[in-house]
Amino acid sequence: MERDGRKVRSFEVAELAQISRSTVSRALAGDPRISNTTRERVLAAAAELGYQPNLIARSLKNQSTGIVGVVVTDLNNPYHAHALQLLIEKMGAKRLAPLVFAGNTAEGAEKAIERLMSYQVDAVIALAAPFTQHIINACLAGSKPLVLMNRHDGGEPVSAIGGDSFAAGAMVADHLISRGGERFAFFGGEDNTTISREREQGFSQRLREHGRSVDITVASPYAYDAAREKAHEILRAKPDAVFCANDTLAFALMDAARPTVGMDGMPMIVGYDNSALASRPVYNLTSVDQNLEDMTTRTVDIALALAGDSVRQPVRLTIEPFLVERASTRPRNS
Amino acid sequence: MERDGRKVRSFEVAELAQISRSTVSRALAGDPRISNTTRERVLAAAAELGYQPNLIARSLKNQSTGIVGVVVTDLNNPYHAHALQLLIEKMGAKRLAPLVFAGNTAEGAEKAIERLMSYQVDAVIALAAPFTQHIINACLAGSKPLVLMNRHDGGEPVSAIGGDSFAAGAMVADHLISRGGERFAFFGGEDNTTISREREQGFSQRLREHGRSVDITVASPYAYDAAREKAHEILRAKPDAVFCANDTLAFALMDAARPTVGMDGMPMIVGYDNSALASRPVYNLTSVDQNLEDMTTRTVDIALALAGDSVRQPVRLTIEPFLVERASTRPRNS
DNA sequence: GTGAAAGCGCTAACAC
DNA sequence: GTGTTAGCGCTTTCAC
Repeated sequence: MERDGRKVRSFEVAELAQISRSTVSRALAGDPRISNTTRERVLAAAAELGYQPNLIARSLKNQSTGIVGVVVTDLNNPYHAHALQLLIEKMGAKRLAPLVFAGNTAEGAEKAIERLMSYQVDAVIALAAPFTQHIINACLAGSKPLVLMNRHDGGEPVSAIGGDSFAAGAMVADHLISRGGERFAFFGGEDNTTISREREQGFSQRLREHGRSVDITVASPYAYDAAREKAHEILRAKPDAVFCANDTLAFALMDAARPTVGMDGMPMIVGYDNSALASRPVYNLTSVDQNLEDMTTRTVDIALALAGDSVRQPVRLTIEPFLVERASTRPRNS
Repeated sequence: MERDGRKVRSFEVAELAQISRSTVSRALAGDPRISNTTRERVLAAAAELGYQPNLIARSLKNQSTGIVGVVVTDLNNPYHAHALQLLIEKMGAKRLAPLVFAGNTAEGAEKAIERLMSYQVDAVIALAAPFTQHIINACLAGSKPLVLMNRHDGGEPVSAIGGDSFAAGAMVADHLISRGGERFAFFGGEDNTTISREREQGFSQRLREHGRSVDITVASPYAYDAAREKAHEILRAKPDAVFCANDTLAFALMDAARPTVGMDGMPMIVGYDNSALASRPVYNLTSVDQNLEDMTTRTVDIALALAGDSVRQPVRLTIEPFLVERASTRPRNS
């Protein structure tokens, strides 16, 4: 609201309530020393004028903005988009404001993180960014709390929350074995990102425990089109059970397989992320669900705790994933 | 960067450069009155200390934050996610910081817009939000520039930029007629959102000009699952050419059609948004491309102009969409 | 229980 | 060309 084309200031509320600015501030902050009668008066005056405190000014005084920087790679990946959506929702509930940067160039990220720092964000949440190291360095240098979501680091003292990729890999191995898989493949991310590698390790280790092994491993970029090309390398080896490091890879594989091997020659396929597309009838993909709902809630909680002084030490937390079974791993002849 | 666990202030740069704080400020801002020698000294000192101006303090003084509020409905819709990604990129290039709210409840939006105001955003960009009216009222009340992207309003004095839905509808009609369509359907959005209605009007009007008409019209929620249910109403009427108000509706229709009418009985289908999924082989959907690249660039430009004082009047702009033809409208018997 | 005054870090009008 | 000073809107000690 405003008054004469200008925002209402606490001063005006004070005038209307016949009281000083300090009292207005205290009354609105719920200071217990303020008498009930004056508090009522202040509240009434504030409501009448439509007063909303200027958070920028408050931030300057308080040395705390309530703004949290969120760095995300690629919103065209539905999984990231969904994660961001949840993060934003959870932050809103905690009265935090998300200043977001989305991009996939290192220079862009560097500029962005610098900007975040200039805006005095209370914390930074980085969501699976490929330039994690830049972010870590910047936050360490500015001594801003950083929470890495689903991203591993090189052991720096920053908070990290993520899914148990290793356990998930094992879970997938069990599932595929139980469904009669015999010739196993892993379709992973390029550059052997830590996360992709852990998923593979959990998978192959559990297979070995059962006397099986990963017969084919192919690494691919995470982009759909490139992945569809790479998928043919998998198909040529004719596996009957494929674990893909994420859903996009799985979709690319299915799309590549349909015209070449047909639905009957289609191997069992498991994805990762349980993205919205996985449940559509065209794919019906069995997929690992990382429990983003829980993960984002915890991430925001940790960021908030770190931003306040309640926690000083980095926090590490692992969320247990679960498997959502669909038709893509239904046993062949049944 | 910091010094003794505290952020470097302009004062410290001034000390190191043996100069006053104002000069530091001016040198860094590129004030032409500053001599080259002192400028060099200031720049060197700033670099040595890793000085980054505190944008919160600057904002308080300047009455301008460089923050733009972005309100978006649902990031799980890939089209919205993509639009947001582009907006964020364009904003970064203009040194604007996006404070984003994503949600689809009216209360959430109301709280969020209030928060945006408290943070003294320079402008607000609203992207196809269903609670547009709240946002319009809030921005008008706070006299913040508002840019509506792809969203029509009731004639309030706010800026709006959008695609020419009417022309797109006509374009689709031409295309379907040229491909031999004879029995036309429109699969639209629920509640007759303005945008959906315009698309339909352009479509039906052009059909009429050619002596045809829209034989079936079905309105559906935009959510995939609900749309797949609704799709059967369309299919029962056995159209041979369907124009869908967005890609999600089109995908739902195709998925509903595959098991029931099969690929041979599938009508020609046109979507709207040309989302990433449209080009996947499973869908291969002919779709209207709104030219988001252009649209987001212009949106940010307008927001920036409005945030400065260069433009005072609301701006209205229409972006021309174009049709991307794919297999979903390939003529039946050829 | 309430008011006066100082100060967060920055910029700009005003001096010289 | 550079320094001094005031002030953005808020919170919070310190005084009473």
